[in-house]
Amino acid sequence: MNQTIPAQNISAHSDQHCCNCNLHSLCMAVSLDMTELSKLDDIVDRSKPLSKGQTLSAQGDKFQSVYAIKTGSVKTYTTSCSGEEQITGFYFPGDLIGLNGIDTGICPDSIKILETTTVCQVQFEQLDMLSVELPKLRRQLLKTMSKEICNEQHMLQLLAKKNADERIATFLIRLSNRFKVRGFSESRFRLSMSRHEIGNYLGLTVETVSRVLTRLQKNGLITVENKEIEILDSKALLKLSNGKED
Amino acid sequence: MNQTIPAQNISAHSDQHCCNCNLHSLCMAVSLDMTELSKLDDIVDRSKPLSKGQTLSAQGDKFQSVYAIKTGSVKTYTTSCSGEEQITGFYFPGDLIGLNGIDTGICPDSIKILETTTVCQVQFEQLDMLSVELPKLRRQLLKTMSKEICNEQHMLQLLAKKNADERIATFLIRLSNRFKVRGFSESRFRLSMSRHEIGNYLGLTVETVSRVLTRLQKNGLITVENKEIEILDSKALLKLSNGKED
DNA sequence: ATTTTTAACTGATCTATGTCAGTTTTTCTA
DNA sequence: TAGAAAAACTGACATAGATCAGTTAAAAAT
Repeated sequence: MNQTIPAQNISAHSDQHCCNCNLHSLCMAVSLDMTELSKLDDIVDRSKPLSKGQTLSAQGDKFQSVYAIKTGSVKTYTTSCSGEEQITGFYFPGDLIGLNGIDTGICPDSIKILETTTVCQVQFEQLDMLSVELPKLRRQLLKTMSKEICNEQHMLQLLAKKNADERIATFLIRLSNRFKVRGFSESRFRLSMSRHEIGNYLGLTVETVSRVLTRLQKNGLITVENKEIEILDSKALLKLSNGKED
Repeated sequence: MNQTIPAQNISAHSDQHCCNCNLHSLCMAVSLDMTELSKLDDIVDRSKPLSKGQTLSAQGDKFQSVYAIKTGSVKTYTTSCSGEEQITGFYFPGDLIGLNGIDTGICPDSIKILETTTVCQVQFEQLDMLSVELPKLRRQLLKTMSKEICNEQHMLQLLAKKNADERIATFLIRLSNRFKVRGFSESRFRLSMSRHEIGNYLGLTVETVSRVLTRLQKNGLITVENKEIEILDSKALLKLSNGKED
């Protein structure tokens, strides 16, 4: 198990189409009209649901496709030469991932499924060709990569400057915002990743993650019940996430 | 001083052209033929030299241009709402910067000159239009952004997992490699940034940067003489940068 | 249902690096 | 060229978070 998904798992057809996908406004399809949408639709392959622990693509694989998350969630991570894993991101419905393989033609990270997940797969070459015809799609691809760079710059700041409490607070607020944009509850959500994975992502040990979550709960900022998080005082949490008195 | 450069400083003409620029192979011009190069040349503005401390563009400015470094070096940094500066990168001749403004249309970071520097400025809209005609240019833009994402993912790993010695070792080796590719000495170079800036970038205090540099020198891995660095044992330095026994 | 395995939590210590405080060196300025 | 200001270095001490060692709780497996 935990093997890369064979191509056959990605079926060429499905009754679902971009034009009636409710992730329209989040995905690369933003602002495309019906004609344009159907052109995009032609090059999208939709998969059967993937289950927890499966690897969608692995570090070192030839870069060929990008993926849009339809339902569920995934993590991306790199494995260093000393074998250590570093989680580089968690992704949710509407997110487009895999574009970081363009530079070398080799996937620089692995994508692993965190919970039952469906994705749309697109051959990058086809997407690039279509982007010549569709300026809005071309712009959207650049925007997606630009946003990814900005997100990572925020993570650099978090890792270089913030203490454990601020990191966790920032993590929870970012999740909350991302869920809100997707139409999910911003105040109550389920963590699809383990404490260990949160710690790995945030540069903390599992123990510290546990302690901070407990502390935030004691201080009345959140409620933690296993994987279920409720944000009780988002204002205080935001203030904490921004750090040191100002 | 330290103000954003007024547009007039960027002169529309110069006797230098992309076709006889020795950064050809590093810059976005990679693999363009003569005809293509001259089209790129038409939309490039070349500046008078900028001097240390000047701000090429500031966080919050409207995003309009990207910049290719021709000579010298710059840093990019974000300023958080609490006023803390986080350096997100150092850039050298051949590097293309500023693409991270595409997403929001606002520059997400500031660019500051570290030493006397010349840059080529290109209006992004013009570059995007030209990229439709020139598939190799289009691909190069995507590659540049993809590479930037990968670089930042390496930084995430460094900040989340490495100790002070490993961070400095990694920093020096990356610089060495980047200088080598540019045809400069890989074993002897001058740091254009201060210890403070190195620490800020690597999530360490100035004191720790000093101590580690001294320690590496004592152990015979490098020679430090003020801003001048010599790498004496690149193998040991590389081993150290990769961290924990393996 | 019961056992096994894995994840999460908690307390007691240790340590790498931050903080503070001062000196030396370098760079800037007049 | 001297004097001021900034950068770099170094030592003494403090501390946030890691590590270690266990307990408890939740999934998985039988």
